[in-house]
Amino acid sequence: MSIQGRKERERAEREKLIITAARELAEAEGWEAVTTRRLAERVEYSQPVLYSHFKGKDAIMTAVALEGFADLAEELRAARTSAYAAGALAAVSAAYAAFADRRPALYDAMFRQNVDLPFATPQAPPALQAGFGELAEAVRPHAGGADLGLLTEVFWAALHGLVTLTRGGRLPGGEHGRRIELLLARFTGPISS
Amino acid sequence: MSIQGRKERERAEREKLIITAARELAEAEGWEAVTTRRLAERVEYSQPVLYSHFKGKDAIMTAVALEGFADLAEELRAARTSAYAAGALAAVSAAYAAFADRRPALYDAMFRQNVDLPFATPQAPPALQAGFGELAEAVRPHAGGADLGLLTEVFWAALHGLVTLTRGGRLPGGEHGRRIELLLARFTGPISS
DNA sequence: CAAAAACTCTAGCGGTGCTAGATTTGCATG
DNA sequence: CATGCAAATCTAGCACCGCTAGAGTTTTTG
Repeated sequence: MSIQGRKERERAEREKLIITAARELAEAEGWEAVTTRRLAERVEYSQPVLYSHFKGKDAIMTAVALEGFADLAEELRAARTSAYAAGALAAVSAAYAAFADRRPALYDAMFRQNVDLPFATPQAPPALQAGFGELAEAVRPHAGGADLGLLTEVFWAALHGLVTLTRGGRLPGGEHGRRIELLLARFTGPISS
Repeated sequence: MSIQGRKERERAEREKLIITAARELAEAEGWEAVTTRRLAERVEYSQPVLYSHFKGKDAIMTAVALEGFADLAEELRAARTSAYAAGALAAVSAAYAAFADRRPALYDAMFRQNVDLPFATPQAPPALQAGFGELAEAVRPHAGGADLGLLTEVFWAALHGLVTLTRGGRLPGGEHGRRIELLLARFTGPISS
């Protein structure tokens, strides 16, 4: 019965190949350049093969996004654990902004496109929960009496807003760092109410 | 020479018609349903007529977005002026969130799509500057010694992040109001640093 | 070694944004 | 009022998109 095992393994490898090719193509030329034809050519299979692995183009993007969540969680964790508790939020924020800046296409798949993943529920992918957890741990020292989960969501949303508006040309990029500092000051300062 | 004047007027009316039809179609069925064919059919002209008014579909979306900025600025102004100074930021925030919730397609054109407009410069459209100005006036009482423009940008980004993540399914919608309250608490509280 | 099952490909559907060139319309002139 | 011209508009089509039916090939099974 090892023959079936080999087939499954090869199939899994090919699926991984598709995901990687899609990510690389998106990171090189943006998601609008990732067409099923170009992707099929790149992995050296015909288009229908893609559809034997994924329901459609959106599902491929979702798979890429899932990889991204794992990467992001790892980088946030590294940033948080290499900083003292008081400075953890600054370190995590910087890591988050750097990730979005360094891998914009991946960030888009994760947070801008419609990927149809469960997010803020127990059914959310572990990597996603891990990333959120890192953020929450960095926020915790400044939460005061507030709901930690909710406050983390607010902080995350603020970071996300800064990142996306800056990259969309809505905010001038030069002051990006200063804006994050300003945000940090509001979250690390004394708690009102 | 009034004949040319009439032609220009008719042409301007038709352009307005196109913009309105695009907005209505987007608000009814989303931007992915706004194709040049459907839009042309709706205004009862052929496709190439659209291209005699706009460079392409993106330019049509930009025109729709411009209308949106005027609407948003007006609503923010109404919210701000109908509240006492201390409560202005809460009122403006609520108005902003309500606008995004009530007119999601319009909000997308303004802040999510690539519309190629000058944003944070003196060349930005007046309506855009007006909207930002409303936000800034509401932020001013809580700015302390910080750069008002920069702080307003941060607050705006936070609002934008909350709004987009919620609508994209990244944040559960039920707690939307509580998140905005939490954000407000961080911006209206005592100033650190 | 043949039948069956699994797999992959070619070819095509209906759609997209956009445009070249034919055609119609409406104005200025004789 | 007729006619020639210019401007406005339409028809038809290009190259591309996501996706899939059915033909063809390869591999496994009896």
